[in-house]
Amino acid sequence: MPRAGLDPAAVVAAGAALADEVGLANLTMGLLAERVGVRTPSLYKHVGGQEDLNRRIAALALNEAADAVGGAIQGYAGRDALAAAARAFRAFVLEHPGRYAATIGIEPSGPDDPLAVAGRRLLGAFTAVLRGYQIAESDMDHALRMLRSLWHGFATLQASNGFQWSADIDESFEWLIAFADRGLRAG
Amino acid sequence: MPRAGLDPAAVVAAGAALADEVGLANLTMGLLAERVGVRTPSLYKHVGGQEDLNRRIAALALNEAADAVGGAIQGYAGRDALAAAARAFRAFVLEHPGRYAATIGIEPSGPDDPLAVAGRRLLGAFTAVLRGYQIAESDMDHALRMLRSLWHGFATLQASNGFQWSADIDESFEWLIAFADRGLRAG
DNA sequence: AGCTTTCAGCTAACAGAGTTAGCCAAACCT
DNA sequence: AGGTTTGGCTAACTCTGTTAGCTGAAAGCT
Repeated sequence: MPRAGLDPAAVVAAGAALADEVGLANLTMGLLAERVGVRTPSLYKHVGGQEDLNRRIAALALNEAADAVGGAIQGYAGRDALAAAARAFRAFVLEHPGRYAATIGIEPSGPDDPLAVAGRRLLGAFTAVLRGYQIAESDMDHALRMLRSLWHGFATLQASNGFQWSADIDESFEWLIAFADRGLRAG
Repeated sequence: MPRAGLDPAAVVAAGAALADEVGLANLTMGLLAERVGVRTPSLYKHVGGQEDLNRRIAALALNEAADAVGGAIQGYAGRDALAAAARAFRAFVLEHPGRYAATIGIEPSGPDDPLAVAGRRLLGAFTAVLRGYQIAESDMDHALRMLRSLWHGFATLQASNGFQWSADIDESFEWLIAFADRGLRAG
């Protein structure tokens, strides 16, 4: 039995990719094992179990999202940065719905949890966007939560087909960006 | 063996209550059976299975949310209606996190699916809020999606402890209401 | 009331996913 | 080469969901 040359990172990456393909709910240990060319119990040499796998996929997703958003806003400020960040975030969620779903409803165990660290990285990218607006220091946290709620809500609703009727979704999203920009400017 | 006097509605109601208590992820058929005083297989006389149960809980939650929001805005208009709707919605999600979670990531099978009907009822309540603002007909859908995204995002993030640091969450929520009000007014 | 029919709840049994235990051989390290 | 580590395997167990088939209590009919 030749070795497959796996390590935790490879298993998590494969799990994230598989979740994107089949949906997080259908990501099973057996399916993942088959994908990486190994029998199910062998996965336990690399991850602690299904819950651990989920948390690692979530941390990976948040880090990737932070990279995507952080990269997208380079060289932009104000409304351009806001639009770039929003589009990059939504694109990431739509391209990687499975791994992003892994981040929903999950709580970091403490401030040093890789999940919490990755979350702060993503938050940092949005904070950078807000620096381009004249926002009182006391309003920063509120504005940050507003942005998170707005983009997270939109992306998850769209990812689950929550918008039923037919008005163009891209158009709604651009409208949302304009709305947030106006609001942040008029604060 | 005396009969328990169950029917689908009773099972679904108990399932929703249990989901609120233990979390949707921990809602198991066995636990629900125990709660209603019956052996597990007996549940299948009332609901089709776990997925069917989930959908029914989701429909119940959406109807209840629609009632809560619709009731809260009675007699109010404009910003008062917006604030009342937002607070009622958030309160509902925080009081019933389990059943609300059942609505996430679920797709109605068609326009007559009770889930779709309930979803439209909730949407109708938010539409009523928007009537208090001067919004162009072409912007209505966008504004509606904005409100849904904002409240859904905020409520779900808070329900999963997604807001890590310490700024007061109620305060952020009131800030969000003011933000949305300004934005809708300046549209 | 008695008879019939229906059906809610039961036990038994199975399928599938997650997980643990324990073995063995491949890779690594002197 | 010898010894150690460790990744992969098989076997086996648990727990959850589900189906099949039985049975007696409730509801309806005459």
